Amino acid sequence: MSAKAATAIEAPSLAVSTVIFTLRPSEEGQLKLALPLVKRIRAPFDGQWALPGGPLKINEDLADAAASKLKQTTGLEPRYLEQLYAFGNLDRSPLSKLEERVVSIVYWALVGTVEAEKAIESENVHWFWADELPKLAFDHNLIVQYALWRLRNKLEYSRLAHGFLPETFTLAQLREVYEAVLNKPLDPANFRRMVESNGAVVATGEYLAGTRHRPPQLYRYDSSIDLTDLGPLGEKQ
Amino acid sequence: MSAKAATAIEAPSLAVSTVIFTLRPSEEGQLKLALPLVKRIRAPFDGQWALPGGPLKINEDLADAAASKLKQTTGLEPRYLEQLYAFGNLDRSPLSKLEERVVSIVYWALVGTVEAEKAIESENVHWFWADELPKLAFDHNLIVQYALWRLRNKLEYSRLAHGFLPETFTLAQLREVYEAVLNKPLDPANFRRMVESNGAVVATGEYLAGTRHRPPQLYRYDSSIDLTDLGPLGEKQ
DNA sequence: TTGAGTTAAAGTCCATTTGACTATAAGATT
DNA sequence: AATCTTATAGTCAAATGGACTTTAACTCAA
Repeated sequence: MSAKAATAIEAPSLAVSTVIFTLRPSEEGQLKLALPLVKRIRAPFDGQWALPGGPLKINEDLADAAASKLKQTTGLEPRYLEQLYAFGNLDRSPLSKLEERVVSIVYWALVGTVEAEKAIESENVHWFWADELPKLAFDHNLIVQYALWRLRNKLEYSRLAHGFLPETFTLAQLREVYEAVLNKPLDPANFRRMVESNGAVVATGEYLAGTRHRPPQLYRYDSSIDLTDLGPLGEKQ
Repeated sequence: MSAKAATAIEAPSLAVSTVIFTLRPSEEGQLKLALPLVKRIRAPFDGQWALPGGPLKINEDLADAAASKLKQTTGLEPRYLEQLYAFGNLDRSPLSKLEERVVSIVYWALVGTVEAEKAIESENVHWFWADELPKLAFDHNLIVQYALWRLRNKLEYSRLAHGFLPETFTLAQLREVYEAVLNKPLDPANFRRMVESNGAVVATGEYLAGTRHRPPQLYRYDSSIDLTDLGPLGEKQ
């Protein structure tokens, strides 16, 4: 143990950060990907925006740490949470070579569109459109880019969209989520065919009334089918 | 700085491990996935086999650390190296709650079949068949399982097979790699069609002589096409 | 009350992909 | 020369996916 204490000063330190995605209606009315950032209040990158995060506590699970940063900055619970990558380049901080070496284990999360309306926003916490980010601290622009890439890739072969939606939803709402994430329009008929053949979504038999057109049926995700696609690592690891 | 030194003792420590894959001919003659493990020589799990790894040095890049563990244990250079996952569960070591909290950032690597024949083997370093592992130390069985899952998934939409093969190779050799990794036979004609339409592999115009049948053409990977599939993270990050 | 507008939902057409299989080519071996 | 073996080309049919058409079922305005 004494040997450990002696080397600990020279050891890299560990931080956990989280890329938090939600969908919010833009000014033109359609949904767009948005994420919260926090303003740094000390060097390096003082005053610049950064991903929410902080040092990993000695007795804290990685995913728990990521979720608690999420809760701290937004007041929300994640609907989906997955490890993204461990970033540890020597040059990711301008001071790292001299002062401190930080390896960040980054998670990414989804929060529901409805819940996200109640999210905290303040002087130091601001939500940005995912495709209109300012220059961020450290390598955080790259990190967000990678998280976006992963989100878009996984959307197509998983039930990630569930993370944005309420329990029951119409196929149009589901398609809206896909269109917002993938940032391209999808053919409604073909989208329906794809979703129905996939089998992850089941009709409830109920219909949404009050629209100005034919009432759409409500669907829900089949909870017996798990498509998180972490392979041998289950939900949490 | 003094504050940091005071908290460092309470900080989780960081290790880097590597899952190293190669292909070796089995007794029956066909290729099988194999990986090297090292025997632990202290508690916990004294005497059990484990993935090669060790603490991350303060000024060492993550991927460099992984590659250097690889070199230490096998004497080889990786043909492919990619970060797998950061494992940090509180219960991954029986002592971790009391003594030390270790977060392992695990990489996975491929080494060429030809080079692997010259790999180091000793009392404390032994190569195992990937599907016949003993009970390993820590959560290393799970880690290998996940690495295998990732390898098999990526093989199909990347040029990972390149990591096992020499510069030029026949389509039968390429197919042998796929069959060994995926652990199932593939139709030679359909495999050829798939590879040719994909475009990542180009014919050299040369033929391999000395077989007891029609001489097969030699191919090489088109180096202008990069299919590492790390998205915005390039080769190394 | 009727017709126009809107989206839901089902179906058609066709090009592409993919698995299973057949046929021919080109060498070595007997 | 016949046979064996793998290389390589091609065929057929089922499944997939994009583009598009048609019909259904509601609201709203004239």
